[in-house]
Amino acid sequence: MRLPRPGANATVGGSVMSDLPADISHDQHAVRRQKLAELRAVGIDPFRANFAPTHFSGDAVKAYVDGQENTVPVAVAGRLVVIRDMGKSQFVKILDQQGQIQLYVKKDVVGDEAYAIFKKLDLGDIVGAKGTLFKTKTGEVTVRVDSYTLVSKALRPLPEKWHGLSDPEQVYRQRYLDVIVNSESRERLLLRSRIVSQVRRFLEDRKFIEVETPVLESTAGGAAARPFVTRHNALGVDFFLRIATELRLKRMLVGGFDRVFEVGRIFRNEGVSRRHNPEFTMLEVYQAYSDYRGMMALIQEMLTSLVRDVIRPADGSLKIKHAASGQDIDFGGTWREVRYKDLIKEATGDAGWFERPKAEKISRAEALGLSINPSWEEFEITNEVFSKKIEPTLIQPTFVTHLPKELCPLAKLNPDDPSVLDVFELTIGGMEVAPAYSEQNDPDTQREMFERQAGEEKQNIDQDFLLALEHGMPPAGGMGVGIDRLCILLTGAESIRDVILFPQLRPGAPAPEAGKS
RNA sequence: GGGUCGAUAGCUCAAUGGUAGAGCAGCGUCCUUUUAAGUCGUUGGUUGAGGGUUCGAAUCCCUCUCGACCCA
Repeated sequence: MRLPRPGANATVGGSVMSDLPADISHDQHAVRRQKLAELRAVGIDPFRANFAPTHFSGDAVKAYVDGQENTVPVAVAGRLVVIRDMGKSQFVKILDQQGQIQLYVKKDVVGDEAYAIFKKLDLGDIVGAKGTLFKTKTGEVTVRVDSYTLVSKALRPLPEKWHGLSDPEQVYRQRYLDVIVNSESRERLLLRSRIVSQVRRFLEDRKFIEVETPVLESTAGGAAARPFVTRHNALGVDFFLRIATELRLKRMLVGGFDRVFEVGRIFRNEGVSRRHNPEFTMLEVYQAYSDYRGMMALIQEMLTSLVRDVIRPADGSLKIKHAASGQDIDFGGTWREVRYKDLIKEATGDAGWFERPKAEKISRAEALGLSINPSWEEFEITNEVFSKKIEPTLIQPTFVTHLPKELCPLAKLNPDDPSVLDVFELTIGGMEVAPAYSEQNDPDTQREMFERQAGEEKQNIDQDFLLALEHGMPPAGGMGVGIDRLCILLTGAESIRDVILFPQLRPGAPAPEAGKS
């Protein structure tokens, strides 16, 4: 600790800091403000102090050399999360980006004054320590502290050390506390960063180029979803927040960016649930001169690499525990490929399903326990069967192919059976993880599809996209991967909120005013 | 939007109509290799907000806020 020079206003020996007034001893915020004032009174400003760590905690532990006690110097910094005070020495633990490391602070090493101030530090304070590595008698690599610096004072107490923070509302609103005290949350959210990083590396290794396209769009296309609307004041127009990146990325295929991808935030003005957040992250990938079969190989390789290199199952397999079903999801081997129609026939037990009139489809769907809106089109009734009765049962990685043409207006029709599409929908763990298409690049067919979908609302058609297609888009495979859902799957999370740092919540009660208790 | 459940000390939780408690944290002691450290003592509450019933409400009723789960 940077002690004041001799002659400054520090008390020498004994208690450097005065005892606290008894009447505030119950109020941890007030106590900490009092301590801050007393630190400043002896010439220490913990918000100005600087400290340069040489190691993160994990790297410091690795730097320990067996048998070399107190010879390897390190400087580490982090938040105090454990304090074990033994009178004239203390074991404490600090938390940084890599985790925790133990520090051993002895009075006769750091000196009486510095030790007296150290004893006044609180859980939650951020400290830097310089010292050397040793192993305790229980075998824990620990920093024997020669000197320390209070880097930042924490004026609020941490949640309870053993149970952590469990109030879900506080976990989401004050995620910074959750990741300090709940190591599972920390690990899960760090894993998400590694997953995204590996996705980028995987694609870049295959010569894909990452691009950034607009969030503000005058036409919200590329998917069927209700958009958020916002206002641009200077231009005097409304914009939509994008609901997909598809149409922008395909323009770049026209422009000769043959392999492009975007990891983009998508906004859909719809409900919030365990599987839905109004803003979420989607990877979209487009590869010229490929098709949906090419995308199949790409996604299988990508997910396999994520399991193998990021998740790294302990037994060396490519299996991940699926929290909801208790099954192991096996990413190894050949993935199942099955036609949409065959799944429908199987689930309904009706080989003639697709030939039946609408009324019979409705009654048979209702017999399966589904509630059907009579105004739905037949393909919508069928798809309700798929999403409610089939999708949740597809736990192992499954490519569902040959979807009905009504389901995606941006895909190519199957040349042998134009009632279905050259697409797949990859389903894992009962969730749709990645749809992929042979992309429609015929501008006239695309226009027809758009017009049929738009109905009366022709103004919603992205005419500029159609113009781009008329300039010629190479045949291409494309796919979208819901990154949040992928993270749910790979990290064994129960809710999308567990893999999003700050999930959307209603505005809550205002936080206590700074300085107030 | 509907249904169910929940909100009590900084945190994790008790208390089912009759004096709001515990553990951790805090505060004050003891302890120079601890591992949820141990030890002795101790402070701390507008029971989410508002209204009602009652001699008496954390507890029962109503409204609201926020959240979780399920459904749409």
